[in-house]
Amino acid sequence: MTDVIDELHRRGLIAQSTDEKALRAHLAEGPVTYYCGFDPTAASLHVGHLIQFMVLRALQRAGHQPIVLVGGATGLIGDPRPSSERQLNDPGQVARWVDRIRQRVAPFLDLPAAEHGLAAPIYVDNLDWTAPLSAIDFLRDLGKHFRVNRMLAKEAVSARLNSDAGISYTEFSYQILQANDFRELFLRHGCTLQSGGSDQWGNITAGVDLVRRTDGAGTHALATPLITTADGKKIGKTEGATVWLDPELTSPYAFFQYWLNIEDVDARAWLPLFSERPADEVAALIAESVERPASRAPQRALAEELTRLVHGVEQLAQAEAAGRALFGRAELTELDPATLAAALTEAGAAEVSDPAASVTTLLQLTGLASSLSDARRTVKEGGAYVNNVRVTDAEAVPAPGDWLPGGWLVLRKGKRSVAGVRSAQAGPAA
RNA sequence: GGCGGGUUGCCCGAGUGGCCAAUGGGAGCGGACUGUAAAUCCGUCGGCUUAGCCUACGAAGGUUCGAAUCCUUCACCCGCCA
Repeated sequence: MTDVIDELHRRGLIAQSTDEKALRAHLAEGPVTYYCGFDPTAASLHVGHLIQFMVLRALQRAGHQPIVLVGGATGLIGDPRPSSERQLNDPGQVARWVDRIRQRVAPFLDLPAAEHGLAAPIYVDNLDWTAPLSAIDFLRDLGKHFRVNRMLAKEAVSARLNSDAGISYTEFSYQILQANDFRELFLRHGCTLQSGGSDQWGNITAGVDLVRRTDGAGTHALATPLITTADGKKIGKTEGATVWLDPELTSPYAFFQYWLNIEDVDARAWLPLFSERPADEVAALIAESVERPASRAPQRALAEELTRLVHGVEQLAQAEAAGRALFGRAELTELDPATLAAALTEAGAAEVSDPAASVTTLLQLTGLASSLSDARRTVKEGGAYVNNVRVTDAEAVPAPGDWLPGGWLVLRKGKRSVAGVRSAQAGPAA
């Protein structure tokens, strides 16, 4: 069995760590309890958070005990972003996000626990120990251990001090809360390792320092690199839209398509990070991509593996079938109605009751076009298709014969954006 | 507190009374080429009941036949001086 630190290195998942020799020795001694925290700053985590789960899973596979923290308290404060002060979120909202995120996060570690007898994750919310903390406790018990000059030196803070935005006392204090999380988990669960993004490194080491000062114990930390595309954009952003892990915010189909469409350089760079295949398989897929880029082997591997991981095998099968149905060369009329219906539902569908609705209206209704003007423009530019046949008249109304079995119409804008239209007259969807 | 400069469409940024829904660049979108790529080229890029109309150039008023452009007040930002 290979060393988990070796695996993490091989996959490029470690950007920095505390004393690595000591960490290796610690991990070799026996099961280690480790944690990673996620702040509820939105209703869902996104693709950028996936890398943390890759680390959590690797450690769990190596026999260690994971703790997943969802930051009900830290989410109310907000860690300092480099650019500007955060807007505080409503406490009720944050609480709802905590629940929603926790539910979505569960399968990453619970499934391996159930299927392979690995340690089941412990879920915690830092609100449990942070909310009862009084201002006096905070200042006497925690504040005394923090030197302001060291706090100021943290990159997240100094960046803000040098910016026009400045920094509020609220965000300045964030590192104390996160440091205290590590200490609480150390005391409650014997947690001795924290992992997170390298942008959290200052907060993570603050925790290591705090545990050493208060309890004299040595703990460890790992940080993942910041993942960007070759042209410097953050992972998981497509034309401003975020790729979420929650199926209600990003459908499994859209999620699958995101990975399938990433650029070759990024796919090759990201495959080791996100794939849990053996090293030689990963290398083979990358080699294939170099020889035959059109195979898009790494893209396919990522799309399959990650859709299965995040949404499950059934959703993966549907997303794949949808892609094949909508982008394949098969005649739509030859498609099995159930497959067609599933594909279009995945891609996004709208129901229409007006049989005389024009193509323009339908484009807008399905969201393929942002407005009627946009829809007309699309038709004028030759980018609108009904059942893969280009439409040239913006006011054209689909003929009765265009409706496919099950009352479906396949609407497409450009090459990649497909949506279904379902006639209300066809009755309830199968 | 005083003086000066600024606030334009998703972003950057021209525009100092009609030819401005507003030059140019970027992003986005569509087409060609392709691998449901990239690069490149072409087109497009506020909305609507689309040969017309409506809403828009920080906000509110005003001058004018007509204002993003002139005047007044307000808000915010940036310099310089106290």
